[in-house]
Amino acid sequence: MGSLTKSFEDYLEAIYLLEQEKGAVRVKDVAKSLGVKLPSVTEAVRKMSKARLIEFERYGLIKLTGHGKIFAKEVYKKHKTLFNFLHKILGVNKSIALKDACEMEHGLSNITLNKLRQFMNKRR
Amino acid sequence: MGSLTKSFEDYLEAIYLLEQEKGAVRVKDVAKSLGVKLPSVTEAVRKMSKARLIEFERYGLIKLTGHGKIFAKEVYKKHKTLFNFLHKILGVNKSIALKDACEMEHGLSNITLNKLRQFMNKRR
DNA sequence: ATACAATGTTAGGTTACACTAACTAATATT
DNA sequence: AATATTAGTTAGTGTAACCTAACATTGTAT
Repeated sequence: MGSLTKSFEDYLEAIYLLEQEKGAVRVKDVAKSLGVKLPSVTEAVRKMSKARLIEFERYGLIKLTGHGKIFAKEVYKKHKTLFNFLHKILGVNKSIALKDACEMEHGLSNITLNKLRQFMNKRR
Repeated sequence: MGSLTKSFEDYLEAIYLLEQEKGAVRVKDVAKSLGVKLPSVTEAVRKMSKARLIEFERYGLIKLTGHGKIFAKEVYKKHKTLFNFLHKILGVNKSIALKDACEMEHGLSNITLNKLRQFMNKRR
């Protein structure tokens, strides 16, 4: 299983968060959340559906599969951990910490992630 | 000034390090260092030359311009700082720290970089 | 029930970046 | 000097993302 592209990771994370917030997720919501146009989402969603990361049918709602949710949570965990580190420990302001975390989360391995979590736990 | 693509950042960093190591840099060296094929380097190098980041002529040597060197150093600084943090502070092993740093360096803003440096200075 | 607004899709185009295969130039060996 | 090896280039492909413009569907309001 080749790992996910950055773009798929972003889509998964966005869908995951939208599911939490509002239950039902539409193409439009994802587009807004990621700052891309509708056709980009349509295409991504078709591919992710083929990859069994989400369930989706034309004009319908978007739902993570069990599989997809696992990945989404992983990505989000990386995001949260990085954000907290940047913001709460380094003191980087929220919006920059958010942006940097988004960019950096993709490269963060699970090994490093865990070390970072341990490190942060020790400090409080 | 749109900022550099990740790919350009990688090329700059590689060329910078190769210049240090061996003085003269060739297409082949860059290819080996980045793990890409020669034609990819030829193309990248042509574009970077057009963008005044390097000096290059067909079949010749590759040299960073003053401009290019500034960028290269910046990228490398991010890399080094991240690597040191991951390896020396978090205790991530070298090869993983190296790989993660490579991936994450691109997303690291200067603001966050500086906070990270301050943080690391305080700790010793 | 029709018609409109909002949402979604399709088709086709663009850019970035890598690749292979085939060719050319430069360098080294005999 | 002739040829073989190494290095570099060119041309053509492929894939991942994105986009715009045009069309289709759905749901809502009159």
